[in-house]
Amino acid sequence: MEVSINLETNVESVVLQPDYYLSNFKILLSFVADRYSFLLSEKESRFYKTFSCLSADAQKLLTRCYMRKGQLFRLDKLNYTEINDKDEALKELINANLVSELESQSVADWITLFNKAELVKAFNKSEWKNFKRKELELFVIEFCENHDIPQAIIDHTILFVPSDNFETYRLLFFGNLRQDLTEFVLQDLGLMTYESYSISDKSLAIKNRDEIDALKTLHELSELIHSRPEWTPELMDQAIERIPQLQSQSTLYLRRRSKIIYALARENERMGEYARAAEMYPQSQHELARERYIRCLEKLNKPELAWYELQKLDAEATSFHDKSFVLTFEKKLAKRLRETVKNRTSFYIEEQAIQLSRSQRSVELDVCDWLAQQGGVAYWTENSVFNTLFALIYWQGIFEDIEGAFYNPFQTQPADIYEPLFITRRESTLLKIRQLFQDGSCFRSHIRDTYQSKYSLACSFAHWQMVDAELLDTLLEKVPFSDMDKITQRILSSPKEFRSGQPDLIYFDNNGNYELIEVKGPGDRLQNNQKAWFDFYQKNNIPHRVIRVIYDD
DNA sequence: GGGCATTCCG
DNA sequence: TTCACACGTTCCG
DNA sequence: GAACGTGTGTCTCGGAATGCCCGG
Ligand SMILES: [Mn+2]
Ligand SMILES: [Mn+2]
Repeated sequence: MEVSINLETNVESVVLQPDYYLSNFKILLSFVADRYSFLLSEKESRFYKTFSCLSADAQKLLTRCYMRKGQLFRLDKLNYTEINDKDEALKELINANLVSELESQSVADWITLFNKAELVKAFNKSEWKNFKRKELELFVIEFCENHDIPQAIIDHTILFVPSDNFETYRLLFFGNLRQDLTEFVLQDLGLMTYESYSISDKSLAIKNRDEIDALKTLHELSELIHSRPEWTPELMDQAIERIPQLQSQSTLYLRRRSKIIYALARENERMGEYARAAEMYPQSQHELARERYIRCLEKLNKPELAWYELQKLDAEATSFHDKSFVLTFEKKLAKRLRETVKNRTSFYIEEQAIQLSRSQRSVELDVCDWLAQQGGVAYWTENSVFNTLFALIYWQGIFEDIEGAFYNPFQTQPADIYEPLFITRRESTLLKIRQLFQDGSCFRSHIRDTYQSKYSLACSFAHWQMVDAELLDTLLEKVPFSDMDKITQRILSSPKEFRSGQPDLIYFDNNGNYELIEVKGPGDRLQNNQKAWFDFYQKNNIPHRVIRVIYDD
C-alpha cells in the first residue's frame, strides 16, 4: 500500500501585503499585552500605548529598525518605498522618545557603520587604502584621539534605536530570544507550517518579572560564549559576575542557566582554573556537570573527595555516558588511592572489516554502494529514521495541549519534552496510543495515518524529506513492529538522551531482513552514545553491525 | 574579479 | 543557536 | 586508549546586495 502525500502550498503564489511586517509586529505586541500585562513594567506597558498612537509611517520605520541587527543605524541607509514620509516619521519617533540621534562621540559606536572606502575618503587618507579592515580601524581610532571627527562623518545622521522594550516583548512572545519576526513571514509564505495546538491563557512561558531580566542576561552571556572570545581572567570575572543568582524553580530558567554555568566552568578548566570550575559545576544541572566536577576534584589533588563523588554518581548513574565514565575513571582513581574496583564487564562489539578503494565521496556512501553490490539497498539516515517514527507514533502525545507546553505559535516541540515529567503529564494519551498496538496490527495504519495527515508539519523529531513515502513503506514492511516499538519507546523514555547516537545506515537485504549499520573509517571509533545504542541492540536482538572500512592505498 | 561571509528581505 | 558526528593531535600509564 | 580541540554539514528558505580579502 502506498502512502500518499498532501501537495504543499505553492510558494510562488503567495504575495504579502506591503505592510506585512507591521501587521506581524502588532500581533506580537498585542499577544504579549493580552497575556503578560501583569509582568510588564510601567515603561514597557507605556511602550505599547505609545506605539499604538503613532502614525503608520512612524510605526513602520520603527519596526524596520527592530528587524535589523543592532541599535545604531545610518539614516541614509533606511530606505523603504512603502514609507511615505521618512523625515516626518523620524520626528514623531524622536518626540515619542523611541529614537534619538546619536550624541556619543565614541568612535567604536559609529565606525562599524562605514565601510573601508567611506572611511578612507572621509579622513582623506589615501595611504590607508590598502590596510585590512582591522588595521584601518586602529588608525581611525588613533587619529580620532587627537583630531576632530571629520565633517564627512558628522554629516551622516546616526540613529540610536534602543531595543530593550521590544526585546522584552519578543522574549515574552516566543519564550526565547532566538526566534524573531521572520517566523511570521516563513509561515505566511508556506515555507514552514506548524501544528495547530491551542495556547491557553494560562500557558505562559514566563511567570515572574525577575525571570525576564535573568533570561535577558543569560542570552547575552550565551552570545558572548558563542562569539568565542579570548578568555582573559578579567573577562571571565565579568562573565561570572553576570550570572543571575535569582532563586527560581522555572525549568526554562534553570535549564538555560545550567548551560551557561557549564560552558563557563568548562572554559575555566581550559584556563587551568580548576578550583573555580569545581565551585561552578555543582550549580549546573547540565548532564555532563557531575563528570566534569569529579575530573576537577582529581586535578585539584582531592582524590578522596573525587572517589566519594564518583561512588555517589555510580549509585545514581542512569545514563550510559555516566556509567562508562565511572568505569574508566574509577580505575584511574583506585590506583592512586589503592582502592579495589569492582569487576565490571565493559562494552565490546565485533567489527566487520572491509577493504575499499578510495573515493571522492564520504565513507558512508561508499559502504552504501558496497552493500548494494551484496544485494539490497541501504540508506544513510543516522537518527532521522527512528526519530521520525517516534514522532509518528507518539504525535498526539507530543502535541497534546498540556498547560505550559505551548506558549507561542511557532513551536516544533513542547516546552517540557526534555523533562522527566513529560511522560507522566501525558500518561493517558500515551496509554491510549499503546493500546492501539495491543493486537499488533493497527500500528501500521496508525503510522501511515499520522504520516499522511501531519506530513510537512514542523516537528523537531520528524524528518519528512529524509523519510519519504517510499522509505516509510519499506520500514513498515521490513522492520518488525516489536523492534520499532522497543526503539521508539526508548526514545520516549528520554528524548534528550536517545535522540542521537543511532547508526549511520539502515540496510534492507533481498531476503526481507533489515539491519542497522554503523560505518567507521580508518581512524574513527564508536562514540559513547553510539555504544549505548549498540548495547541496547545486543540486549534486544535488534539486527546490527559495525563495518570498519580499510582503504587499499 | 572571484570567492566567501554576512545582512536584509519577503 | 545550536547540535551531531568525524577526524586529528596530545598526553599518559 | 583516553581526552581534547576542531572541522563540517544540518542549520527553518532562498535570493540579492554588500563588504572584505586575495590573487592575478
Ligand atoms: Mn555518522
Ligand atoms: Mn559512522
